[in-house]
Amino acid sequence: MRDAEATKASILDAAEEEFGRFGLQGARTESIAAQTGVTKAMIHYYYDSKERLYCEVLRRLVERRTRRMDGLNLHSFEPMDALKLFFSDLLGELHNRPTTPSILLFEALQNRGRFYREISAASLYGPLIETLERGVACGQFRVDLEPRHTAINLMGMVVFYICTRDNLSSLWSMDADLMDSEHYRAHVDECVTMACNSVRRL
Amino acid sequence: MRDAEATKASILDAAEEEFGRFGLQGARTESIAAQTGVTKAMIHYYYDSKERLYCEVLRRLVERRTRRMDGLNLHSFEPMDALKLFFSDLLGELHNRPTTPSILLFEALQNRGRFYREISAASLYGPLIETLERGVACGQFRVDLEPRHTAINLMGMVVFYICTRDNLSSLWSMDADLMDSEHYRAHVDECVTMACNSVRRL
DNA sequence: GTCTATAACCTGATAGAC
DNA sequence: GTCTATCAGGTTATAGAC
Repeated sequence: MRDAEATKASILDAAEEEFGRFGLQGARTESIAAQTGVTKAMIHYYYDSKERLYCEVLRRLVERRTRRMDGLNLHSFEPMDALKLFFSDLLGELHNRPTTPSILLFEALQNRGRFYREISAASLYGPLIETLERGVACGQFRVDLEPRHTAINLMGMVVFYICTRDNLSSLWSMDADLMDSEHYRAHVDECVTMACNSVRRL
Repeated sequence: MRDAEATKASILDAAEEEFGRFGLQGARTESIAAQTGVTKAMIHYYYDSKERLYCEVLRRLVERRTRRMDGLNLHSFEPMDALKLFFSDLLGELHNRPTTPSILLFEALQNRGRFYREISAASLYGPLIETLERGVACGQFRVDLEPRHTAINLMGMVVFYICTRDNLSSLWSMDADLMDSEHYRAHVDECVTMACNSVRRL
């Protein structure tokens, strides 16, 4: 390839895929290299160690998501509309990058959130929590709603389907693909409906 | 120890803990043995291979959960009451065994649900799906509710908090324990409220 | 039934040629 | 900037003594 930036980026992309399948522990530098078309040695040349490469993947992923949320301008919408927008956008992005939540789940399970906390990734919940607080304050959402718990549970509702799809496909048919348009659209619809109903003031 | 059954059971318990932390790939037979007080050789003597031990853990876990759900007699309650009962019970059990959902998540991510499907573990969703169908049929739940999607999303709502707690503890304080009584009770309350509201007919 | 010792293999990382 | 070769450490699994 002989192009430093291209090689570096290529490794980072392959690494994201690999970490999404197996987590930091299970990922194999050999596999990452193979998928990139270069050798293991290049990973250490550009990223020093598997752990540093992992942190870089994590950092990029959080920054990408943060930037995207900022672009939504949630605060310029009514809380309920902001909520719908937030989840429509999130679900769209996750359809293109279903490994993102897997990486963060692996991080929690395998590393007990050590690197997650290092890069202050909890900021991923900021915009959603603020929207929920706003909805409670203006009387659109339930008053007994605890914003942090609700935000986490809503996120769980969205990403659990994606992360466990290979377990649950047999609920439809033995070789169903839960990420294809038909199934995924049903998931999106169900998520948005459930999200709105679960926070709405009755 | 010199007690075959005791040793066998002890290995299975330690294995469940280890697989819950690291999944099939990441688990170390050495660690399992160490926690049991016997040597690695015993694992192969009783369970042949790490993979077979893993299947045994999975099988026991599914059977335990199935038996417990059967004991609830959900069909003898009104759908909404059955739903509350189901989640109260599930959340109580998960507080004692928080590794259960972790094992199943690892299974989906690392093994693409290969062993999950082998033991037909999707039956774990049967009682919940039936309850939802019953609620729709009798008009207590939303008519546009898709039982399988809703069941999955509700499960996700419950277990995501548990599985990502080590990522998210900093939303409260740097060293908060999200499984302690105070935080967990808030999670249970929020889950039950959200579950009911998200399925109720408006 | 349980242990020790070891075989056979795999993985992350480094050294050095090109 | 990229590759080949190799080291050092760690892992599953087995053989054989007690």
